[in-house]
Amino acid sequence: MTDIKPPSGVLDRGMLLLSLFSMERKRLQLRELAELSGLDKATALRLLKVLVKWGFLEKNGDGAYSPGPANLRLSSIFKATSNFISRIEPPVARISARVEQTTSFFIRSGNERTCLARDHAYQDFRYFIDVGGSVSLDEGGAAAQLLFAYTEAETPAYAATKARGYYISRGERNKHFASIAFPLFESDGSFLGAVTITGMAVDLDNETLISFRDIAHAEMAMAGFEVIPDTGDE
Amino acid sequence: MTDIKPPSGVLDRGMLLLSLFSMERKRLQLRELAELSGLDKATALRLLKVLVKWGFLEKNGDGAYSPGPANLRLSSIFKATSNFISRIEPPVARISARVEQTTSFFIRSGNERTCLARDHAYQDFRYFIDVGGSVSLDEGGAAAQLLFAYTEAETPAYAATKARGYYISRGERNKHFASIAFPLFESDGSFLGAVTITGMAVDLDNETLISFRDIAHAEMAMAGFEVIPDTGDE
DNA sequence: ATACATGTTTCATTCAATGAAACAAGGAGG
DNA sequence: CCTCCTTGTTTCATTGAATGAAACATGTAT
Repeated sequence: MTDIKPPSGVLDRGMLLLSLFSMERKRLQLRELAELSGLDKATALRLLKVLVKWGFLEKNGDGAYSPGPANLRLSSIFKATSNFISRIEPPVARISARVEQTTSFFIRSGNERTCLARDHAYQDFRYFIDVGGSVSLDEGGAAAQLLFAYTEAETPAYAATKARGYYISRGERNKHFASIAFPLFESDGSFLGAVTITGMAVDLDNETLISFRDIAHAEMAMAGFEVIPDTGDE
Repeated sequence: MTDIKPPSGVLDRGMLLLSLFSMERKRLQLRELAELSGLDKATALRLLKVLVKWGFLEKNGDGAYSPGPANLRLSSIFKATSNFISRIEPPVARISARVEQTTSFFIRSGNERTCLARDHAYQDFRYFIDVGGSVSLDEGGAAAQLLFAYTEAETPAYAATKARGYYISRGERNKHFASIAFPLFESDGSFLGAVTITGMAVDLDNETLISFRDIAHAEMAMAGFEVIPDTGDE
């Protein structure tokens, strides 16, 4: 089952090890890390020692590894750097409260989308990735389609999404859910990412989703963001 | 000024680059990173590309690097893993409310101390590092002295601190502030880190600080922590 | 137009990374 | 109690990935 090809660079391998951790896999032992990464036990062990030394991982009493406090440190710097996060959190929370559905904000980083802010209206389901979590854009979903439309070369489909101003997905990632995603722009018109409202498909027909988008538009505008591109405005 | 000796391992060097960022140095450009780390420009550049690729750094429009969203991801896993943080936050907040001063909890990681929890009684001053932030232990302060006492080889001074059970600093890091730090232990007696109460020096004579420590002791004990080592008890 | 600072690419050399294997340390089960 | 199996750790000869000096590119200030 070790048919994975590990990256060639040492630093790449180290980052790969870090990236193996997720909310579903919070604690991993040497054997698992070696298997998942495709690295030799000895190699993984040496890399892990370095990561522990710098506090990016910590070794628990039972020998399992888990993310360490250094991540907290860098995360707080990241948050401070992107004053953006503190700006986006309040409107996301208000939208979530008003539409009583889960509201999220995603950016594209590489070929993944990363959740920078999220507010759960209901805590019921664990389907959602947490803040900071990423999923491949290839897995689809409303947010993925929207991020593609605004960050890939123009195609007829993408142009249609941009003209429409939103993208609705039903059961694309999970058959029970429906989502509407719309773009968010900085006040200077630059594209930021995708706001997504997600809930149970049975509760949300398209008309309802579009009305939610209008509510979200209003909240985001109040928070100083643009919800339609600056071009052609007026 | 490039008399720094970079670590030998590639992964070490990469982690070094990450560790150069701080709340005071949120954004660094290639030249600075190369100088601070002692690495060759070309070497640093290659490492940085890898770190950017994995989202641990991001390259801003002006070419400067800053921590990226991957840190957010791992940080959220770290928080979820260390149930510890959720345990320490409530008593820290209560202490802060009762003594009406800023209360923090620090752990030692490497030669720095990292703030894992903090509650500002007053929002007035921006002197304090944020949660997740680190400062070198060599910069001193009550927390640093206490962490040294419990994690370094025993010296007469450290033994005295441990016997006393607290450390008071006045103007050690900033002349206007005074702090009292005391150790925190897990219920099994293992050392965790330093609780610190900090405020304006003019408001806080030693007697007051010691009374604050008693209040903090009580709150921490109620939260299930030990405030005196298990050894020699009863 | 020139000088300077910073970032990027190239390439021959070398040293750090590698992984197989041996070793150590439990735990499970007969 | 002994044996087998799993997991973690150390060792060491071999190799290839990392290195850094230098050339090159780009941009900015003078």
